[in-house]
Amino acid sequence: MAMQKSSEKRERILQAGIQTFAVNGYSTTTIKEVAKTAGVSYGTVFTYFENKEDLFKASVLEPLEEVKSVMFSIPHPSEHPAEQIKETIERQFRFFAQQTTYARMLQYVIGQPERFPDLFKELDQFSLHLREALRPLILKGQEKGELIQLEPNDISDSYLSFINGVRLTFIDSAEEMERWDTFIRQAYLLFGPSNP
Amino acid sequence: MAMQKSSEKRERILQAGIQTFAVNGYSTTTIKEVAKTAGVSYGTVFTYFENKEDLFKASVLEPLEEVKSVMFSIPHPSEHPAEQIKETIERQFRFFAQQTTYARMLQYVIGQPERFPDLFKELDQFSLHLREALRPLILKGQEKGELIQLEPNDISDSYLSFINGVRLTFIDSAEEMERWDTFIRQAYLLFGPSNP
Amino acid sequence: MAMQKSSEKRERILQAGIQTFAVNGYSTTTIKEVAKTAGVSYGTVFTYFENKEDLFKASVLEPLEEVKSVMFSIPHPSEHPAEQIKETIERQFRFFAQQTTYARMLQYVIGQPERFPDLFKELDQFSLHLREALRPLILKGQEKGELIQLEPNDISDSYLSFINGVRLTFIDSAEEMERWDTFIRQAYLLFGPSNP
Amino acid sequence: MAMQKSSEKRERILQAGIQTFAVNGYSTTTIKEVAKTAGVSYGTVFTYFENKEDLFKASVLEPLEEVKSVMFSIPHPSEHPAEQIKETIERQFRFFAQQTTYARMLQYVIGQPERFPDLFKELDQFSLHLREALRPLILKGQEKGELIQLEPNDISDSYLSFINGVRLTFIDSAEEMERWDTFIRQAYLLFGPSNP
DNA sequence: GATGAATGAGGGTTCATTCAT
DNA sequence: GATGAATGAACCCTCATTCAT
Repeated sequence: MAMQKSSEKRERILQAGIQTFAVNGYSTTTIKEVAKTAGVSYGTVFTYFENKEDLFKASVLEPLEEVKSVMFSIPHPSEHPAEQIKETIERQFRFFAQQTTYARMLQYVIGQPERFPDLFKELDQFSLHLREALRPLILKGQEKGELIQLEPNDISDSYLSFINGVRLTFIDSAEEMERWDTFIRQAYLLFGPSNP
Repeated sequence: MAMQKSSEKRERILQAGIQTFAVNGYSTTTIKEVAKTAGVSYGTVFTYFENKEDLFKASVLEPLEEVKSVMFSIPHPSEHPAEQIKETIERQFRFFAQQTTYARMLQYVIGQPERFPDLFKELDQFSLHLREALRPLILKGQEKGELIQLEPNDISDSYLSFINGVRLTFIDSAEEMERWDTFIRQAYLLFGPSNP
Repeated sequence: MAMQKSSEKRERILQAGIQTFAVNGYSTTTIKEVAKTAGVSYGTVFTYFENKEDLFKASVLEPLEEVKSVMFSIPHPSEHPAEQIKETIERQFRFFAQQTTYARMLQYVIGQPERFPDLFKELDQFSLHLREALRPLILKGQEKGELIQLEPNDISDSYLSFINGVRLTFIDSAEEMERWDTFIRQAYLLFGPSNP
Repeated sequence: MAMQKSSEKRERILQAGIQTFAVNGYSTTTIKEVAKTAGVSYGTVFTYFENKEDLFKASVLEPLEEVKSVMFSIPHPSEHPAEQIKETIERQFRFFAQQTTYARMLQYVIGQPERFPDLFKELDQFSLHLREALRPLILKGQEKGELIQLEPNDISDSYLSFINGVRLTFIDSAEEMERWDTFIRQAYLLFGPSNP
């Protein structure tokens, strides 16, 4: 009675779930609405997801893999680490610029840790992993004198906060790419570049 | 909107509302729970607030005035604008470090503009006002060569995003003041100081 | 804590009660509304009436005395009983034509005997008393050959039904006096006059 | 308005609604009670009717069709119109004698036009249709000299009022058929027969 | 006597979940 | 597997009644 991982219907329901949860939050979203958006019948939702919470968790966790792959695939330091950092920031911001809906889901969960403790824990790991992923590049940059001498973990945490904050505060700006260019430049500042 | 009764009971209910809405969100929060937290009976909540939504709006808007006063009271530029900026950042971050609960309410609303359109509009003004408030200081800093030459509006928006992002991403860190010191230093970087 | 029979305030509340109960029925009427209509404060209603039901009963019963006096004050038979009947009908219909609101209350109660058993019993007496009051006149009319030979009780009951029915069915016609003239003529037919 | 599901359950709920509304009125009737009477669970009522008001409207309007068919199916005038009228009266009164409950619903609505304006309008048409239906017969009767020369509309309205009034005033007499015979004879008088 | 805030029982309505078809 | 009717717990809200001021 659950978790048929592969199925075209399951996927449609999941996408409908992400869409609806992101816009309306958990409680306001009804199974009926999700079913309608997914183009399946009411009961079918329960064929693929045990219950509402299960669907919500899947809506949060399954797309997370892609986010992780974008955020954690950071190049090995070369001779121009500052340049690499700039490129990484660009790539990641451009990705987030497109993830309007899903990003909202993440923020919705992060903002309510008591309500979604399991999901929160999962997401809370994120900053730690990002620290690991970014550290070599930052250290190399500092070594080379291209970056200011600050604790790499702090820079990483600040950078993640900044991404979240931009996504939250200027949520509708999905289209205006110039704005994103601006934010990219500002994000770079957080790394304390000698040559901003 | 709401009855403008000043009453100790009304205040207790409002505080209970902020507390509960911030932790559980709108739908999950029950009037029963708010009443219990406030130490009043169920029906008394409706003596002071027309309905649940009214209480929610009040919970969002009424404390907003204090936030505004902290965020918009920015000193006139002196001969050391960079120093003034640093002090302003410190003051504002320290304020937000204490506003755990209420800050979450704000993020909750900002993250769901379709669901709370009126409140969202109100909050959306914030970034514009902050731009006005910060611009003179930034311009003076740039004039003096203490800050990098970037569009003041972009700096202001980035700074606001960063505050929100920190509050969202590292939500439980209310106590650890060292962390906040770190974030304050990072925030300063967003202004592109020559002397970071 | 109850039944101060005389008081100008009590009277105002009672009139407001009749008015509101008649238009909206029992449940929909709120004490708040009655108080407002009466121009007194909320709690004052309970100074003069023990509870809502008490006010309702008073609203039904107290004006009943006037109705009784109009309906039961029927002249002693003279030599022209048919003429007397006609005059009586006229007088009574003209009275009811004005009693829009109160008549509706009576019908409201009569129509729900299980819900208002005490009041219903009181009103149910009405037909019996009217029988007594009308009988001498009808008998005399039949004796004189002016009326058809039918059981006086049946005529009386039919007449009362007709009044009620007209008041119920053509409820808004309070003003159009011509309509009432028509109904008066028709009512007279129920007595089976030789000379209609 | 309502879902047009044909279903045995829907019918049971509707009958329970008519029954309960007729006895207790709108506000006093609870969905819980209706559900119990209908032998279904609470929530099932809302499967077939959107809300309480919807159920009430259906309870008033759906049985109305049968009433209409009885009240408006009046024979074409033959050579003995007075006889036809008498038969029509008999048929209609016998029908209403059985409709204890439903007739009370109609009176409940008619008596509160402000509260149920839509339903009231619908029912208010009734007298006009009855006028149309009765006129040919009455005119023929007057032509033949079998009936008194009175405006047919007035006779029709009086007749309808009388039915309503009898139903209202002597509401419990469903069984005693003799009483109804009496009222039938009296109703006939309203048509002003030469041969009563 | 007059007032209106405080109380909480009770009602309509929603909706996740179950399950017979 | 797919469907959607059936169920009832839980919520918001109303309002008669009480009672301190």
